[in-house]
Amino acid sequence: MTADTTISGPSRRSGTTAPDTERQIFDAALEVFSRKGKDGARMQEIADAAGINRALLHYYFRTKQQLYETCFGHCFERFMQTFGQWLSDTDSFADTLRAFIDGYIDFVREHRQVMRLMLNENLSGGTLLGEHLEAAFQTEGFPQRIMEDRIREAVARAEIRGVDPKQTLLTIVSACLFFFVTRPTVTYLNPLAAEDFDAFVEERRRHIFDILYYGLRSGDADQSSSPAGAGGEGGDR
Amino acid sequence: MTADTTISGPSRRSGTTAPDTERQIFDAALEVFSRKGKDGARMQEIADAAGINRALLHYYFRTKQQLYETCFGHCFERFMQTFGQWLSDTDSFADTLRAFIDGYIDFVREHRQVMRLMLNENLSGGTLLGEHLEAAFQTEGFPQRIMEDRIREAVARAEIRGVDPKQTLLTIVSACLFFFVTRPTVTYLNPLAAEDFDAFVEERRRHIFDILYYGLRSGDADQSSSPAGAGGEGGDR
DNA sequence: ATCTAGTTAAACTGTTTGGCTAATCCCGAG
DNA sequence: CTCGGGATTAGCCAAACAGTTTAACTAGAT
Repeated sequence: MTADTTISGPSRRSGTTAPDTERQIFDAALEVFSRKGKDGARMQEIADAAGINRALLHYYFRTKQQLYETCFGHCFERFMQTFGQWLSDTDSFADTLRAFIDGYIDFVREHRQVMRLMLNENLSGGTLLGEHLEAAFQTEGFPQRIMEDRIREAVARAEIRGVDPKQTLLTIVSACLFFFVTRPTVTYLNPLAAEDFDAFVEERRRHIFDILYYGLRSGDADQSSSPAGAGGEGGDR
Repeated sequence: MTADTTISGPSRRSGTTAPDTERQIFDAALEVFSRKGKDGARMQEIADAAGINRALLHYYFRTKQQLYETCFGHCFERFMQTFGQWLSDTDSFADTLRAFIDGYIDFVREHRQVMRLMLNENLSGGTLLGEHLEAAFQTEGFPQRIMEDRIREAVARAEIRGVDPKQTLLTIVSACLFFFVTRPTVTYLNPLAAEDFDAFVEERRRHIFDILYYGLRSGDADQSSSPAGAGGEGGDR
């Protein structure tokens, strides 16, 4: 990647059992940056969250900018690397779709901060995102293309309708991510999400697969063949 | 609403043709707040954007906090009020769906700042959003329910499959908004979006309607009856 | 004892906010 | 026309605060 993405610092002690301060800082910074954004985050708050002195932040990461860029770089890589690996060797498009949805939702659920950081960067319109994407583009197995290719293949095999793979991929990702992004709003508008978010996520997972499966299957598909585990009788209520 | 949402200030001149400074400030603040976030925004920058002196900001809106809350309050109201009004008197669910998608996309395209402000508020996890939503909940014709009700009715009439209206609404909204939110990323990943975003939006519009129409129609629907204007041969490529 | 990485408290520097004042502009009323 | 008053400006100030730096302290290793 373009930026320095390795967590490097003065702490390269031989075999010491030191509490990995650098990691503590990184985690704390990620947490605070994702919640408050780059500008809203205070070095003091990060230091507090890491349980260390403010000056130590500068000892490990010279400046706030550098700390932020390190955070973002790691998030970006983690995001990219994780992206395609759920799709290993499934065969039918229905299986691929389900694996993709599950993988995406699981990832975001576990790495909420990563997503929020990416979101913040998208909103703030800085150059960081662009640089990283530009670099990722050069990569051989650019992960975003995997699902897109699967869609394209399924279209070619007439397994699904002749949709635009890029648009379709965007729709799937939208459906999987948006409700995490707007969780506060969703929570206010949806009783289930408010009282049991995990249950809501499961319901959402089923719904997304269901609506996309029906939305994508080829026109001459057998109506009664709901794919295994589609949620029962074909509805998602 | 809870907060003071009327743009009030010292400028209550009788019939003067004065340049509505308050409005200028408001627009500038909205622009800057949406681009930089509440914390990233500088009062000086807002003043510059409005083409006025910084002291005048404090003259009209005492503090930054107050200016921000006013901005957010107005955005929230505008968003809520606009929400349901595209659905006036269409009949078939397909028409309703199309009108909703078109209305939503048009609104967000014209009021990008509004959306970004709402997004920022969602991310930052402040109390503002909650307060406003709480208040809006009490409102008689809570606009978000309109589309939800249309979906519910269509399900009851068996015009569409037995989907969960809340989930379905969320999916529609996701599909319409998410690509605006992540526009920088989408632009990098999609050549069409990069060179002609408007064309991309039109394509997206068709795709969303198409995939949702097929995803929602009831299982026994006539396969060949693609609704008027669905984009031709049923695909969206 | 000395060296070094890790850590800290305190100081330094620049910026931002909020507030204030005095001067000016501009319009409409008298 | 002049006057008055709201609108607006430049400019200043103090307090707060954030980011950064410095110098000193600690504890374990050599």
